[in-house]
Amino acid sequence: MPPLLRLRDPTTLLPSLAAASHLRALHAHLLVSGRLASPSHLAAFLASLAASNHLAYARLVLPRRPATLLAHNALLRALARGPRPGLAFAAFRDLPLPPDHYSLNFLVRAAAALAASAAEGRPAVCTEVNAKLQAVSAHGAAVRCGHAADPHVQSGVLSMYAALGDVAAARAAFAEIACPDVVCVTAMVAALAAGGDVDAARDLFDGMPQRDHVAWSAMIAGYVHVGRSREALMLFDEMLSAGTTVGEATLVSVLTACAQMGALDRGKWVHWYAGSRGMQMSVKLGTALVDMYSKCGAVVTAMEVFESMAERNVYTWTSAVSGLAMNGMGTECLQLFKRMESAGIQPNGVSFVAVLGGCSMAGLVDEGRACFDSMDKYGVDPWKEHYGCMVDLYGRAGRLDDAINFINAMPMEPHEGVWGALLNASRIHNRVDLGKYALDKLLAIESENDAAHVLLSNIYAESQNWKGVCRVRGMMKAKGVKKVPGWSTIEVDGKVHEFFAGSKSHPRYNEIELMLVEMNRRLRLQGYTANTREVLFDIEEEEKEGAISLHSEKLALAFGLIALPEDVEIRIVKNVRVCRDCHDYTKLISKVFNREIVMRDRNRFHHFKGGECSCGDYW
DNA sequence: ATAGGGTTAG
Repeated sequence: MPPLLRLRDPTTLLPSLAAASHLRALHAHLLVSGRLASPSHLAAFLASLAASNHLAYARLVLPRRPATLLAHNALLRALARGPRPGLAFAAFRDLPLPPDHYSLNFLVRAAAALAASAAEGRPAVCTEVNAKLQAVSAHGAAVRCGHAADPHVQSGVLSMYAALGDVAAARAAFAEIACPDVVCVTAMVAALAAGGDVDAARDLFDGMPQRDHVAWSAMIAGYVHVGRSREALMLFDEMLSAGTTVGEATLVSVLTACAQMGALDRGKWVHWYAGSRGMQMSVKLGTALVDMYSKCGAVVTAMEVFESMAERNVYTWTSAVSGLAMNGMGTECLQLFKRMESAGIQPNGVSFVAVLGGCSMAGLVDEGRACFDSMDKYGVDPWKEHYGCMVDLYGRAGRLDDAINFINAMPMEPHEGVWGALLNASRIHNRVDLGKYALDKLLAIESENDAAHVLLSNIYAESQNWKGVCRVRGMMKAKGVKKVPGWSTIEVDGKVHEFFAGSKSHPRYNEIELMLVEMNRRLRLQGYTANTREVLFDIEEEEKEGAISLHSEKLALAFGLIALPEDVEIRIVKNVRVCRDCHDYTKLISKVFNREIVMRDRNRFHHFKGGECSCGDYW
């Protein structure tokens, strides 16, 4: 029987341990049975202590046992995975034995976790500067200790630099690897994609001698990361053809791609596929589904998935809150947010962005203000985005004085989002004076903001100030400000069709043109006339390349009427905001053709039915 | 006897 560990009653040392009676019981059991002398049992015990946040207790136990790397590595691992990965560095420095490749691996993982914290904007855990220092330090330690050639350490170093966003460092580290295995190449593919160079990632991926499902998944995620969702879905099709196993991570990325594109049919197929493969509904998969359904305008289904989930975290709740907000269901959004609070989920900065957006859409000014004020209670410091939301909240509701007072009381320099919100509010409420003021401020920060110029042009147009419109056009020309080309997409039979303003390149353009004529004929019978004022002044945030009847959403709408059965809703996704004329036009189409039309624009959804829109003409 | 790459909300 090995000697028992002598300890004072741990509860007197660590009051917090009193709550964890099972740990004390476990400790006692290990002591009495003598198993604490077994390195593997000790390691497991240390790991469970560290994982349950009883670090001080772990530190107390560890030095009293014979030093083994196994035990110390267990602690390192637990620290690296824990809430404060920085602690692994101190533990590494204090190792009583020379570190092995396991120790280095855990150290590198700790540095990667710090980088992730910094990237997620949690400076309390780690600042960006510190993350860089720690990364270099961990990499240096690996080299110094002679473990830099270990494949596990190598892949860790690559993902660490990827998490830091330092592609150059990742490239340099990758170049040092004589024979990178599939794991290291995949880590490099991910690092390149995370750094924005997806094409380089694709080249590396194409050159891989063998690819497993993780490699495919990394490449698909890379496309999604930079918003190239069409290519992500094409690659997923290739992956299916190649017969590679499809895991949950792949489906999550594919769902994100569907969400970006508004590809509801593809998203539904993924949902079905996951079920047919007997995959359990994990938090991540469920959250991705909620997000996908929301962003495809199928908010009812999104909520059904949400309600059916066995486990939900802050991502899940925030995704649902945000989904209700973007679908214009402000009251429900606020209710769900309150449910989240009651469920004991701590809202974070993103959650507040979501609920403030919902309040703003629904004109719930006082409720939104109360949410903003409650941030303090949750220890969430307002970001510039939250200030932007508040200005939008007051501004949309017509409380422009409150918006301005709010800006003046900001503890930081107002950023472009704040002025943009004020500018938009000025447009909604026809306040040319205020709009000019906001634009001046905005352009002082961002002189080539295309949306800002277009907004000001809209303000002038809506107050019939043609000179002002021409001046803005002149300014844009002089500065070479280019508007983002507008496009609309529509999914038919799982294929996403893309339309640009005035483009005639669709294979079925002849039919589309005939349908446009028919649409215009039937709308004229209803008394509709195109808003020529707005045509003239190009209120649309997209290049005016043809008559107003050729704005991209009208092309998509015409194609939808041709290609989709009558009982199917027409869903259109736009990359910019819908213009007033197209909004009026679509309302009428929904009535005259008796169709439900769902349009997602840059900010929100419009659900058209029977001549009305869910936004109440308020966007 | 400890370890690797890809995955969720703005």
